[in-house]
Amino acid sequence: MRKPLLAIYKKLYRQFGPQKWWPADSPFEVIVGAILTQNTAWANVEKAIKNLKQNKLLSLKTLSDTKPSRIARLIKPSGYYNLKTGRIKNFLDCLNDRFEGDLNKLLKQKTGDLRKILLGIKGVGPETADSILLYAANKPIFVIDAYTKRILSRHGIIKKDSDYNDLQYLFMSNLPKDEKLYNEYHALLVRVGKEFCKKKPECRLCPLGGPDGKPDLNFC
DNA sequence: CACCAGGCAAGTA
DNA sequence: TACTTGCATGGT
Repeated sequence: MRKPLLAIYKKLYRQFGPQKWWPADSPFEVIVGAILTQNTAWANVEKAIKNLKQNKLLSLKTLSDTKPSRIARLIKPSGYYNLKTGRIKNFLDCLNDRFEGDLNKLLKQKTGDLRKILLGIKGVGPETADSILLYAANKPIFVIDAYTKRILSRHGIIKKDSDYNDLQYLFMSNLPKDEKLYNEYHALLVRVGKEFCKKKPECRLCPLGGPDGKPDLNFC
């Protein structure tokens, strides 16, 4: 199984090149973006991020001192704005109360410890926690999302009822433990998912798809 | 008009 | 454990 996953990666990288993830200016922005993008199109998240930036609120100190109602108004374009305001506040509370408001102190925790801390924040689930681990803390953790599951399922690589942990274990036990590889691979899967695997189950245009629907690694 | 997007938590049986 | 529902805007 090591070879197929690496072969798929190489194929995608050859076709699409580096994706430059995560699109953010700072680890703090990665974390806020990770919460805002929950079940939400990235284009809408960008509007919310821009609003926060224009109001100088994309920092721990300024955002901590901002009333929830104002945050909610500014992040409105990203949807679920009341919910997400609370989730961002939950993260800020954790950082301020347990890590003296020092983001580096939080991000330098051991990978396993950090994952548990993040999952303990209400509103931070496995994908959000792992996105923060990989793209803000640069830890070698593979991020699983709906596209990853859909693509692998349609190509017959996994069973439909595989859960988050099954998928993460599949990638991490069959690929070298390389933060740069995990970073690029997840970004490429999202790219392919957005571009080819939206509706049609056949996925005929997907660059991974051979005539039988399974990955055609000799294609291209 | 309907459907979907880089999820998560709470409620029900 | 295994479903179901609420959360909400903006693009196609």
